[in-house]
Amino acid sequence: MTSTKHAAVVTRFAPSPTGKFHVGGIRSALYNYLFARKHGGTYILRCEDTDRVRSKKEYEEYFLDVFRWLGLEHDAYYRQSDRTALYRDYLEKLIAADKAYLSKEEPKEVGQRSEVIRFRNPNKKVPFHDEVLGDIIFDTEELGDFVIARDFENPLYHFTVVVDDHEMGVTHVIRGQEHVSNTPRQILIQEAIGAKRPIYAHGSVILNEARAKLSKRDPLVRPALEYQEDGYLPAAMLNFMALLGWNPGTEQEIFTLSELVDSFSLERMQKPGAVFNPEKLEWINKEHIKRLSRDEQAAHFESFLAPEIKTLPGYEKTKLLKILPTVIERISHFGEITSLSAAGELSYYFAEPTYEKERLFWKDERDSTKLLERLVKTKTLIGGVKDGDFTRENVKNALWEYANGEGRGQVLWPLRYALSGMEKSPDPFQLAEILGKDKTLERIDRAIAITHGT
RNA sequence: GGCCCUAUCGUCUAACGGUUAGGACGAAGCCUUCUCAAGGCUUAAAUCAGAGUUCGAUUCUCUGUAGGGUCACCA
Repeated sequence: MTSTKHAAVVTRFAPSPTGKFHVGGIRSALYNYLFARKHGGTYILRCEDTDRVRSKKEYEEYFLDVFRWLGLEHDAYYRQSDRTALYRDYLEKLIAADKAYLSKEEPKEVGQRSEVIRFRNPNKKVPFHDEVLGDIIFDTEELGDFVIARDFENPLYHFTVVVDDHEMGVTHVIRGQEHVSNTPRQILIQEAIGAKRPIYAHGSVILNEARAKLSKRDPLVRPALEYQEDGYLPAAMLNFMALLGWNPGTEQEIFTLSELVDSFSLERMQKPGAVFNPEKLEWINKEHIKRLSRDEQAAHFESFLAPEIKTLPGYEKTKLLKILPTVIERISHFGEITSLSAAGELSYYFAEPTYEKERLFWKDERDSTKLLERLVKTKTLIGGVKDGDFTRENVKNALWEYANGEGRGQVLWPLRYALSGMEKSPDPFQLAEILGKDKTLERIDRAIAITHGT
C-alpha cells in the first residue's frame, strides 16, 4: 500500500533523446508529475542520453518543447552525459568490490568492444512489490552476468538509471509495464551499490487498435508536437492520457491539470493494457475547447485560419468574434479550421459567394417566378429591420411569419444559399447578423439578379 | 520458445461475494430543424471457457484459452 505520509516524494521521468518524443510517452511523465505534485514532492526530468550514437541534441530540445507546451514543469533537470564521472566512480567501486568485472569479449557486431564491464550476477530470485501489480518474483539467473557498461566512459541504461535514481533520491518509479522485466536487474544493481529500493508502480501498457504496444511506426503515435500543430489543447491531451490506464473512481471525465493533481492516486492505476482511442481524444478536446474563454477561442481561431482567408478583400478581424460560435460548434480541434477554410466554409463571410441559379431552388421546386417573388419579399422584410437592431433574433422575427406561411424551406433555403453559396452552413438568420444588413441585402439582390439571368 | 503480466459492452472504464452489471466515447433511432452542426431523449452493446470454494461469484482458487510485455555492448 502506498503510504500517505512520505517524508518527501521524488519522482522522475527519463526520456532518451533518440527520436521525436511521441504521445505515448506523455502519460508516464504525467503520472510522475501528478504524483509528485499531489504529495508536495519533487518531479525530476532526466535526459537519458548515454547512447552517444543515437542521442541527438535536437531530440532533447524536442521533448523539452513538448513539456513546455503541456505545462508539465519539472523541479530539476539532469542530463546523463554530464554525469560520466559519477558513473565511473560507481563502476570502479563495483569492480573493486568484485561485484562487476572487466570482461574480454568477442565482438559479434560492428562497434562492439573487445572488453566490456559486466555485472557479477548473484543469480538469485528477486521478489518485489508493485503498487499496481502486487507481488512479483523473478529468477534472475537467466540474465547471466549482464553488461552494465561498454567501458568507463560509456555506462549503459540499467546501470545509470539505478545510480541516478539513488543519487537523486527517487522514491517512486512510475512507468509502463514494458519495464517490469527490467526491474529485477535494476534491483540487483541497487543492492550492489547499496541503494534503497524505490516504490514501483507499473501502469498499463498503451496499445494501438491492433492491441499491440505503441511503436514509433504506428500512424497513431505521432510526434507529440504534431498534436499541438493540429490544434489540440494541452489540457485535453493531459486529460485524455490520464484516463488511459487510470480512473478517478468517480464519473468525472473532464479534468484540468490541477484537478488531476487532486484526484490522482497510484491505487487507481489500471493493470490491463489500454487502447489509444483517438475518438475519445476528439471528444475530450472539444469539451476543453468549450470551456475556453471567448478570447482564448478567438486567439486559436485566428491563428488556425488559412492565410487565403486572411487575405480576402472583405476580411475583417472584428468579424471573427461573430463567426466564432458557429465555428466552435463544428470542430473538435482547431486544426479543423484549416480544412473548413479549404472547403470554402469560411470564405463566404468575407467574399461574395458564387453559385448557379439552380441551387437557389428548394428541393424539387423549379418555379423561377415564385423564387423571385419570395426573394423580393424576403428582401423587403429583412430591409424592414432597423439598422441598429440587425440581430439574428430580429431577422428571424421579421421573416418567420412569412416563411411559415410560404413554407420554410421555400423561403429559408434560397435566403441561406444567397448568403452563403453553400449546401451546408449555419442558419440564415445567423448569417445575416454576421454579414450585417448592407451585405445581406446586397447578396439577396445578387440572388435576384441571378434568378433573372436565366 | 523461456520468464512476467493481463482478461467486464467495439473502445476507456465502474461495481473492495449479494446491483435489473453503472458511466463515458463511438454507433443507431427519435425530437429540434431550410441545410450542416450543436443540443435533448431513447436503444443496441460486456463479465473468455471449464472446474472448484460459497447459501450466493464479474469479484476468491485452479486449469485451459486468448492477448500483451520482455528476453541488446537501445532506452
